[in-house]
Amino acid sequence: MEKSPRKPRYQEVADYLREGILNGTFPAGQALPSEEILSKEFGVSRPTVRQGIAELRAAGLVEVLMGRGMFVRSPNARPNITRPRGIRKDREGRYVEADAIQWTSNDEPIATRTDAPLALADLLRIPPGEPMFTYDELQTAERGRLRQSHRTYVPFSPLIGTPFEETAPPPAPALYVELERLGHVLHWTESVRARMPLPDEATALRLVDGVPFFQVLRLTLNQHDKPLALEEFKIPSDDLEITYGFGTV
Amino acid sequence: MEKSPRKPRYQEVADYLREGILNGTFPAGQALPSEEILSKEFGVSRPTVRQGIAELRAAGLVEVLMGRGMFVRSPNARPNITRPRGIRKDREGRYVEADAIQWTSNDEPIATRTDAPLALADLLRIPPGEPMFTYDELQTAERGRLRQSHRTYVPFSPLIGTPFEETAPPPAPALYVELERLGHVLHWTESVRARMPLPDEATALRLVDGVPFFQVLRLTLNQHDKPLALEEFKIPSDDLEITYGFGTV
DNA sequence: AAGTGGTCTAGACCACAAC
DNA sequence: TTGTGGTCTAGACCACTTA
Repeated sequence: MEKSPRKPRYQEVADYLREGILNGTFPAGQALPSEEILSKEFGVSRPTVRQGIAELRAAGLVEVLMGRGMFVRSPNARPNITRPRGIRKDREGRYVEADAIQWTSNDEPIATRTDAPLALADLLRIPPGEPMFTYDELQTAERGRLRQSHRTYVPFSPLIGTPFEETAPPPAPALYVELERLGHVLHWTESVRARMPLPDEATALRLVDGVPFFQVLRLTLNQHDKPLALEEFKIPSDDLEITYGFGTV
Repeated sequence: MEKSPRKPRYQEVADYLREGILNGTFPAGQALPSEEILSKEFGVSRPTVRQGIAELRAAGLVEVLMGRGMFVRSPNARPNITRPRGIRKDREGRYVEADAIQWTSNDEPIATRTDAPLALADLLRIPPGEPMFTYDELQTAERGRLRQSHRTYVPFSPLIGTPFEETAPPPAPALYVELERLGHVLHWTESVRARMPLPDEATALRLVDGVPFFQVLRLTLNQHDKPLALEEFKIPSDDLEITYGFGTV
């Protein structure tokens, strides 16, 4: 037994708190002992306690509020919000998101013209540097409780010979109707990544420490599998899941 | 200018490194200055430098190797691995994963019998506590470079009156053929979460600091939308994306 | 005013990896 | 042996929140 002073002291603190959180001793939302109390309790210095706490923050298990204390964050149970991914058509023939969330944009989306960077040009199968219409929106719903960033990229070449040579096309999903009017039959593919945010992404999406986000790239294709548009969603994965359905391919 | 609330010293260190990483001054894989050098360079103590570094580790921007140094981790570009999610049928009528990865299981999967916890019972629409067959596999591919954990849950009630009352059914995807033989027409839904790992998950999946993982729940349903089985995948999101396709619903 | 977390120092000693 | 990161102390002072 005396052969096991292997575990660092800050680990003891982290383990104590984590186990309490996972086994329900410290239920979600509960305030945890202050750093000073833990410091005395475990007989270690405050920096050592803080190192243990840093581990739980990075794991998204606790949220620390300046001047208030440290609180249990996640029940680690099933998420409360389920967002089906997909496109539906409503009765009026408009395309709407399958999750039926009513987003409001913070800033009115304005079409800007940018040149396609390599990574996007590759996905859209256009030459790098080809001009694109770009819309950038920070969307919120439920009084700011939900938020996501949404970008629409429309490359120029599929619009040649259409009315949208002159006037910018609308952002998605209104864009889809217009593409349909031009004779395209649409389908989509989505690729999903998850990663930790950079500081500006954490601020924009209001992510707390230890919460990753989904970066979803949705490619709009026509019946000949030609890419027509690209959207990027950045969705906090906090207490949220996204769903897809499929049959045998 | 002088009224700006002073940025913490550890933030200066973190910003310096992060900007160098993002703008290409420190390309992926490169060794970054040692803690002692940074400490002298910025005129701060080593704990302060370490606090800045901790921020980059939690963000998954650097990987620190004990005794060797700190290295740039992610170009933050497009992922190198794309895993299409879905089920295909091959020429022999077997079901195979759409990503066509040849997994090998570390331990031979053994059917154990467990009782359904509340969260799973809810998804499978069975009473909590109903017995289930459970398979647990830690799968690897490409000489251990890829790994994922895979669990199959088969509740007992859909098996009543079938040969699998006596002998355990196989784990997915072999399970699908057996369900089809029993007269079911299969389709699936997947729900995707992303979160930071607990210590044991980080160990099993070999996740480095700052890398989240996908927790995918795949529900197998028949033509009457009756749930027949549930699978759980835990997939590192390191340098990897998963993809789905859909038309208009 | 009291309690909380945030920043920071100037060291010390240890464990590990590479030469 | 040298250089790297890992652990830890015993304080100090500051900023924020609540009462």
